[in-house]
Amino acid sequence: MYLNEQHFLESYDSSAFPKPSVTVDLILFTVKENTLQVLLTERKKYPFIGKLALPGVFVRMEETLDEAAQRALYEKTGLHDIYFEQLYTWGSPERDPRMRIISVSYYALVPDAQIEDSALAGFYPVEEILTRDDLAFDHRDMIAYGRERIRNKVNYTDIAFSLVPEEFTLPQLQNIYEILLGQKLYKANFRKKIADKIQQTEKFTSGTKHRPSRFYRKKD
Amino acid sequence: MYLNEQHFLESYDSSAFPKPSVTVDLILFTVKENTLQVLLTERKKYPFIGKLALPGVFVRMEETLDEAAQRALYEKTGLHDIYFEQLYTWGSPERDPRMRIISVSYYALVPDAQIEDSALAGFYPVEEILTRDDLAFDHRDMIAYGRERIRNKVNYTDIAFSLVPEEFTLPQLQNIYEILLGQKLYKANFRKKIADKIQQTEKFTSGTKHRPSRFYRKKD
DNA sequence: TATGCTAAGTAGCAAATTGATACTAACTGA
DNA sequence: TCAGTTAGTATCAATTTGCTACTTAGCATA
Repeated sequence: MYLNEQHFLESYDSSAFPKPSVTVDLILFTVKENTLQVLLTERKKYPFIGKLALPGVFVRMEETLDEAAQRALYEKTGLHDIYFEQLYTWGSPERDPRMRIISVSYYALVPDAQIEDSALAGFYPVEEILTRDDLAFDHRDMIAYGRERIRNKVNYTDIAFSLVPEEFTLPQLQNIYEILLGQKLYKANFRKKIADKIQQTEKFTSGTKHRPSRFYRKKD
Repeated sequence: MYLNEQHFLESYDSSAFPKPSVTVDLILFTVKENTLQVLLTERKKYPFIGKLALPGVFVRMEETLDEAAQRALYEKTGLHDIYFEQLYTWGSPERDPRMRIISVSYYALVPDAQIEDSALAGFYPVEEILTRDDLAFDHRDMIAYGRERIRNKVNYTDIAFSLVPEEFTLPQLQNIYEILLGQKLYKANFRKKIADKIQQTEKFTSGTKHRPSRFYRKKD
């Protein structure tokens, strides 16, 4: 049939079958005003014109999926070098009315301070967004699944540190854990548990009308 | 630009950009002969002819990704109704020498008893496979990542039960946990931990030359 | 029938972790 | 100096884990 691999590759017809399009959608989370929030943009084009949607890009033929995710992040927020990770791939044939589009979702985490709302996009509380059913595509499901993944990973990884600045106080960090987990934690126990992951600095908060809080950094 | 959504959809040119192909690859794990094993087939076609590869299928335009995964499972093994779950999506532009192919990997778990090697495919010990570097495509990475996912999930889900028949003994179940985790467990502790997940039957093993072992089922 | 071999299954305790509460410390402002 | 507020520590009970040693039930052999 084929003489060898070279011959095979040269005669391969890559357009024999219809193909789906592939996009990457980005779920950028932050903690703001004591709630978990997610970055959304208002769609300017059909379909779902006027609805809120996650930022996304079509995957280019020469870039990896991670690269596409970083590109989406940079184009919409100007950020790079923040924690991000592939979440799940969504492939229902009806998820886009235009055509078959398979979307690889990524989630990313950024400390509140590092980002401001732009004209292009803004942060919305996840809790509130999940009660609505007017988001574009299946983006509501993506956000719900992303939050679930984070909630799990908080327990056996250090992702919570990605939502806090380089230098942070323990009450601040504990607050992040509580918001991600959706429950209060005991101060003393919390501190025992993260004790080996942090190193103290000699800086303290100031200007509060109560005892100042020490700043820490992540160890390693 | 467009009068309305209807107009937009009718005039949409879905072939404006080049598109990647999308496949689903299936990592079917079982525990056999006290090792974790994975189903592989020998490739009959270029590229990687003669090499071992995971079973996979091209995603059809009208099926979901889960459906494609189930189809791959059924076509290669005749199985359905076993535990399976999406793992990760692999999208390096060079992962297939023919063309851009993005692969959504799934892993599935099946009890040893339910399956036999066929002419099409056979089980290979994961440990051994991971030392080799002659698998097709990036399938070695997929297997390694799948094993890692399982190793994590054993601790906070009940996936281990998917590798054991409906009725099982506790030494049998413990053995599955030990193989997935890669370490010995204490009998007494193991039993305390799973006590609320199982219900006993009145059946016992027989024909052993030592004390018989009681059969259990998963609760709920 | 008795003794030993083997793996199943149970009892029990020490060590470590978690859950929970109460305390002390440091700042502001009246 | 005292009240209000949040940071941070001490302490102890309850639970879970790590570990060892025991008892039980089958078979084989002597």
